[in-house]
Amino acid sequence: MTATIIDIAKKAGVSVSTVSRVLNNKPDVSKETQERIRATIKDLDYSPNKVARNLVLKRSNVIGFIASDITNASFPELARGVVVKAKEYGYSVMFFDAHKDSRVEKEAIGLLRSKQVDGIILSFNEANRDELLKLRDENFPVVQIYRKSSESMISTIAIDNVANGYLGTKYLLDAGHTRIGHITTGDLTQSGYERKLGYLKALTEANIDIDENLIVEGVSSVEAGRECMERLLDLKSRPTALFASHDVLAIGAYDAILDRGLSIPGDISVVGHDNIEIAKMIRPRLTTIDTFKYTLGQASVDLLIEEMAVESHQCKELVYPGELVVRDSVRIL
Amino acid sequence: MTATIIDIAKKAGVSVSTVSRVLNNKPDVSKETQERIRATIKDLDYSPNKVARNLVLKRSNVIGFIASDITNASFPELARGVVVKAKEYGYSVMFFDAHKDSRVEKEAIGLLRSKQVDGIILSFNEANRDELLKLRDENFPVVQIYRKSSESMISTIAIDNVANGYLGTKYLLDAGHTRIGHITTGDLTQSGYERKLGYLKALTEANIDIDENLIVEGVSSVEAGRECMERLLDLKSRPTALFASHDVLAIGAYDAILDRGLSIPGDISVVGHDNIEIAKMIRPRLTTIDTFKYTLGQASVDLLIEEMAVESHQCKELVYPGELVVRDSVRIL
DNA sequence: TTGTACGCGTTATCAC
DNA sequence: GTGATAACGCGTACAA
Repeated sequence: MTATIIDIAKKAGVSVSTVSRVLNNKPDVSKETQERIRATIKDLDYSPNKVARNLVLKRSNVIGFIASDITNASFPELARGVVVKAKEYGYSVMFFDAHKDSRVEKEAIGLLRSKQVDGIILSFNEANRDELLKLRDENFPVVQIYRKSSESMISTIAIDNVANGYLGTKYLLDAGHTRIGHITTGDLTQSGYERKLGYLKALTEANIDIDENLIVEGVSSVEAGRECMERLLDLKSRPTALFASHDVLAIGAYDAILDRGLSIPGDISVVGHDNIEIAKMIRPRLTTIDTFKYTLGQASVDLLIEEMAVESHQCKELVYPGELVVRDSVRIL
Repeated sequence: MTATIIDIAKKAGVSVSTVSRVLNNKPDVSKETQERIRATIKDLDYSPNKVARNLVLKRSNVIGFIASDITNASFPELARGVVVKAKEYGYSVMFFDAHKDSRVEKEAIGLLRSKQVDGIILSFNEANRDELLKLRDENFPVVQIYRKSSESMISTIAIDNVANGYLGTKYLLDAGHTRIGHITTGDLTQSGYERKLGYLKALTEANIDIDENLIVEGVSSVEAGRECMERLLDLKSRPTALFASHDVLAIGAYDAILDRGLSIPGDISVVGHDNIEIAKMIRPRLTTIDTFKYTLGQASVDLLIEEMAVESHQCKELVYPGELVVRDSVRIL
């Protein structure tokens, strides 16, 4: 049986309200009683029951974080950004992993709400649209990361995928490449679609005809990247460069290229996207686009806190540009 | 204003107790009233306030998970194992990242307890010994992963580091190598120390004299792995093989080896430990020791649940053997 | 400056 | 089968 505020009050010979006052640093309590109370708190190793406090305050100082896939390579950095910033504001973070299952995600939202979290951060995938609308209607603070708020229903932290796609492709173009392949998650994901748009834009701008054969689609995995690259390598006129819409795909492409005895960047140059941890560890080090995941994680909390402060939904949309990280996987022609 | 149990009771024309009964699937409530209540619950989109429930039940169905470093490469798989298994038991997981700071870890423990979590899982590092003792004294359910419970104070899920160190080294020995270097986190970490023990044991068993120059210490990072390997490479008589006590170290070693124009496994064979995701992506694919992180995560929850069921601490210690994953980084002589 | 009493939403005990 | 009502531990008007 851990001590309660009543125990403290009795032991210190005061009322519970007085104890509560010092607990919450309220004024109007004499120095002496204050010290006496503080002492007995230490003495009994008392710590307020947050559950009871939450019940009366109707807030928990907890924010929920639902990752659609906790094994996503971007998760750790993002999560750390969230945790660090949340802590600054005095919030704890409750994580859920939806396993890419939107039904699970819906459950998580319900659970989080019933636990009276003060806000929710959703990340990665396309969410249940109706759930989001419900949240929005109830003015419940939510922000989503890496998701496109189709009709700006809720506040979003996003990255500028089109610009990034353009950036990566343009770099290859500037390096002298004209036959540039693209491995993409395509229409499966919003981000893949947008990055492809950037890729197309760069080529068009450079007056290079789009060759549909150079664009191959797959899910976001090493295996898929490998298969896609193999198809590219099988082309009669194969590309001299590749822009992969995700580092994981680029890594798969590495496999395919190196397995054929080809060299990177000697024969094929590669640019990825995301700058996941592995990017700087593989050989040759992967030139890719950094998306500042740690910063994004922090920003999402800032935005959520803001969202919690205002009365009604704001539907802000912050989009962050990426930055090219030049390493060793591109050959300058 | 979300609906409460009272609203349901009023609307359905019954008492709160009856509503509570159907909410908790208790017997003794007529089919009709049951259905009527269920209907109004649906109608008002009511969901019980878990905070209030926790307050009276003195349990939260939440387990706390404190990672000493959320960016640890083993974290995602471990975390997923924990989340998945916890969910099976009807528990949610609250994550904390201690940033390798034991002071932060202590805070997290306090916070988790004040939030009335039903148990705590600690992972990776050496914990605050006194905090653990306190938890133990209060019979609060805790299990630690990857930590050595020095005096078996609390239940532990561990891996057999000595056996793993032996396993990795023995494999190299069997492949015909006799001059085997070892990069280790050394005495900095319990696990590093133990794996080194396994390394020494294998060599001794094979009647090979221990050459202290072949054992280099560093922190667990790619950079450190690189530096350590460079020292090994600078030796007048350099090793033909390396056992790294962590894949991250092995990856750093790769850098050093390849930068000198040496080949893996042509000139130097490498065996790592942990089988982190990157291990199968780098070239050559790293032969390493798998530690079944996902399984360990699940096992830790099983153990915690068990711990919560019994009255007093059990201090069970489950140790899991690792398994060699043969890939392409070792040359058979 | 300090104490009393009520409410937060739920479960559980006891009546009826 | 159903309904009052007392907890659970805390914050906060309001009173003293």
